[in-house]
Amino acid sequence: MSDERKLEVLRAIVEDYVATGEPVGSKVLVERHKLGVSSATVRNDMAALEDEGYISAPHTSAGRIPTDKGYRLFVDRLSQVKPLSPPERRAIQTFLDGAVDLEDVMGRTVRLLAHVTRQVALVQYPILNRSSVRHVELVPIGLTRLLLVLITDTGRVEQRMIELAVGDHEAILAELRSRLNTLISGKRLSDVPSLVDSFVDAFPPADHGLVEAVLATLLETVVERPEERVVLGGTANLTRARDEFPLTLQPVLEALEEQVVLLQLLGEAGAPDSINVLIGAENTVESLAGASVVSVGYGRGDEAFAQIGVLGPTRMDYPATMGALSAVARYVGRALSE
Amino acid sequence: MSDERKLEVLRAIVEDYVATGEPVGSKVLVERHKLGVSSATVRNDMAALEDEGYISAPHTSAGRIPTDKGYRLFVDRLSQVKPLSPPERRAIQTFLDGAVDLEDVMGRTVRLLAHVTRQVALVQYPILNRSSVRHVELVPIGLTRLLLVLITDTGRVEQRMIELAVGDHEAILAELRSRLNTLISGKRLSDVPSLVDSFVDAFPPADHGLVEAVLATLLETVVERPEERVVLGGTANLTRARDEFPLTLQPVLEALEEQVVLLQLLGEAGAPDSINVLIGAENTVESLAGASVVSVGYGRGDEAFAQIGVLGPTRMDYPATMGALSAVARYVGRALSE
DNA sequence: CACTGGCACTCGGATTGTGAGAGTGCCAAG
DNA sequence: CTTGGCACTCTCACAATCCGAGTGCCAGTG
Repeated sequence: MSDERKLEVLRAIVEDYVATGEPVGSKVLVERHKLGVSSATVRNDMAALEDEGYISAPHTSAGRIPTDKGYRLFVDRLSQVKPLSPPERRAIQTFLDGAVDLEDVMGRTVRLLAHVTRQVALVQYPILNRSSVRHVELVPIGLTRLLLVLITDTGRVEQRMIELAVGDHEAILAELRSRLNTLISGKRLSDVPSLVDSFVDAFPPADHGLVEAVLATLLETVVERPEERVVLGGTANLTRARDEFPLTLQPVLEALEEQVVLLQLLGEAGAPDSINVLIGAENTVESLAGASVVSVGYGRGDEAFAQIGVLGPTRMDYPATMGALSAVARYVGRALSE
Repeated sequence: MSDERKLEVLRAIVEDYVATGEPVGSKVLVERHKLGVSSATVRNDMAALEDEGYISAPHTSAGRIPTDKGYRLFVDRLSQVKPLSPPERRAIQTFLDGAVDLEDVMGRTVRLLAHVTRQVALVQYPILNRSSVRHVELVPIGLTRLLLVLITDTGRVEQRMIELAVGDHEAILAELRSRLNTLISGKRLSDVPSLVDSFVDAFPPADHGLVEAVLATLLETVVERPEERVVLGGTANLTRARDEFPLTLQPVLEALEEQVVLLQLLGEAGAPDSINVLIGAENTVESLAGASVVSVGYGRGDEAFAQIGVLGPTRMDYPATMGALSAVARYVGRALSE
């Protein structure tokens, strides 16, 4: 029995099953795909594929459906990313070009992704400690508080309130602001900790308290408790696939409300354009064992800002999803690189 | 036939139906509530209530369920808000006290609300033009751009990018920043337009371009295109009530992804503590005709910052929801008033 | 040796029929 | 006005049945 044909059969099964949602049997298989052999032959191949764990039958007299392992093989070796059509690309382009600030870009991206992939879209804000400082601002709020505003080159604006001991800090503030900016603006946030190492020494001892409070908050913002955000959209698309998530829509929705889970699903940001696929139980969130996640990094050049991704039923059109996702990622990266 | 007893019957029906989810018949009604009359009598009352449109029967041999009109009467005249227990209040208190900034307060509130009411929670950020200016900051970004950062007394931080003609604006910037703050800080945002009316005259003509660009963006931020945000959470709670939204979960989820719809649902912010209830088709979003929205304002004193609310099936425990909602609103208002 | 046609077998899903139970409306009597 | 009684209706649950899709296996063929 030819191994090559067996793979061809697997591909056909995946494609048919994804398209129709019905378990696919040997007969329709030879009808719809020109395999050049009879259904009995295909049956033998299918039996072999089942033994090897690539497909399984829901019950005796139904067709076969791919297993997670089957999808994995399909994604890795049997499919190629399906690029978007030029009109689709243009639509994405113009839609993203209309954005006015980072929040707008992220919001538009999530809606866009949900729309073109018809799945749940996940969009992560540019990761803080991969960005560079564009500016740090210190705004006095009343007498005892200071608002630290940090602006990054990717357009993120982070704020933290700093509580101070009473006292008139106006005088030193301008100095502090200017020195701090000279020191760290243009630098990567991940380098900030070492840069500010002996920063406090440049100030008279009387001001050390203030300076240290500011530095502490700054470091907390960028290093200790960097706030990574993921926005999601298109949850309504989950209902379309209610057969896939039998009665388990609830846990899925619950899981998606946890930022931690979303970050976990998107995984570590890799290089832009390297697409990551987690199929079924491969993702580590157990209530999401019936779901697949496709993710990809976006950024400038080969430097990744963060990840965007899509979550859907295991039975998903992987080639199309991957194509759409990487196209969107490219445009988002571009939109943020100006 | 006593009108009073009829109302008592309606109340009993609403309470039973909300508790069990099953249409309620005359027999269980007299068993579970001590109405002091026989089931036949209740049947007569029920027939009358049905004629008047307060209840209806899904089919001949089932019990009755309240109509929208029935719930309306129940909410208006037959129920009283059920206050939370002291331990619940304490839990809310301490949970909200842990918040560090506005975003955190909003995020915590939405999770809290979703949790205590077991419904979908809606939380609106403090409305911009009801807040006052705490500080305006102008941050130069490169040579041709300026970031306008507006901080309000409710903790909102809005940013807008301003594109400038080339030129060195450093000199005038400090002056502009200081004058602008003197002029508008502490003032209500809604008063800003009239305040800045002749502001530009104080500057030499050479700088009018810059000043006017800044003012234009400021006005756009506060007046023309104020960005009102609503966050929502607890959508997983919708699945619990899948009988209520028969197959219509999809349109509900879709509607909830539209900011405009959310704002519409919450309605105009009224005085804090005046609870608003929209039952079934009373809300103007047609795909949400099977849902009820309970909302209430939060704020400081009798000044409302914005609304928070809850969306759930028409068959909802209104007294409990209203109690929880107004308690949360009180604590949120307090948390933001410091 | 790989492929094919044929055939018996299995099993799930749809359909239909039946009965039980719940609830009603109405009526006549208290 | 209230009540007990009764006939009626309708849904739901369950069982029995049937149909068809799909399989596995086997013997035959190039």
